Amino acid sequence: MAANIKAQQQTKPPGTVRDFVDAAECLKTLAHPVRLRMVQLLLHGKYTVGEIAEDCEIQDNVASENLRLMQRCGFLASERVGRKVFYQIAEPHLAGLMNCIEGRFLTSAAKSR
Amino acid sequence: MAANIKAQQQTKPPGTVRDFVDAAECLKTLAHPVRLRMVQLLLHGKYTVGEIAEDCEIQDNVASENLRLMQRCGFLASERVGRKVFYQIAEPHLAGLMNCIEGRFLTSAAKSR
DNA sequence: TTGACATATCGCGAGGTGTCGATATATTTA
DNA sequence: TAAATATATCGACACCTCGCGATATGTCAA
Repeated sequence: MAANIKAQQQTKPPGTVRDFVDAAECLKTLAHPVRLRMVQLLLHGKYTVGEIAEDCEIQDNVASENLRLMQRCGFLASERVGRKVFYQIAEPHLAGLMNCIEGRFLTSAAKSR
Repeated sequence: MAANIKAQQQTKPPGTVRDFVDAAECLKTLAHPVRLRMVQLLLHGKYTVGEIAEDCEIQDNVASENLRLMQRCGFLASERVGRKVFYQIAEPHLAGLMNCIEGRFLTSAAKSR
């Protein structure tokens, strides 16, 4: 069974590249400094576009676009109250994902601030 | 204390957009169907460029480039053996991250395959 | 109704990403 | 040494992303 030496050493996980197309698309949406901060912020409560824009130090329309991107892939949901629009987390898995990301990338300096 | 109504409702997490610049860069590297599959594969053992290219159904040079990208941000390490080059996981956090990603995005169909 | 405020949308241009084909480098074998 | 194999690198091109300014839409208050 010389052909099976490899198979004995390691088992290839099931799945193909195609199975990761959706995941890649959503991760691409997440892979942006401003949007990561937005998610971190929204994991702690609802915020309006204006509040989020101020926190991220960007213009309101830029915040609006980035929030819409994340709404499109199901990460966020919005709710209009008067002339303000509140955004909040809509994807439960985001908490776990952000936890992994913060654990790996946020320096201790940023955490203790 | 009318100005503190908001503060009582929710606490803003520490950190700023700048703290996520590195995380975003690395996530961008991960946010690609081929590269996600590569990571999943390598979490189960070492593989050569040729083996990885075949699994992902891409050309060798394309595999080589994508692997190099992930090596640059510390995800992978390579080791030459003869004329072959084996790649393997170099970032311990990748296992946890992929776990989150698979849990959210891989359908039950892909998992049971 | 008019004006002010909050958010959303659009077109544009600069810069970045991914893939391909060709070529280069490294290693082994004949 | 020459040829074959495995991987890496490069230039070119198509495509995409991002933020900006301008403008549109929706909502409230006077």
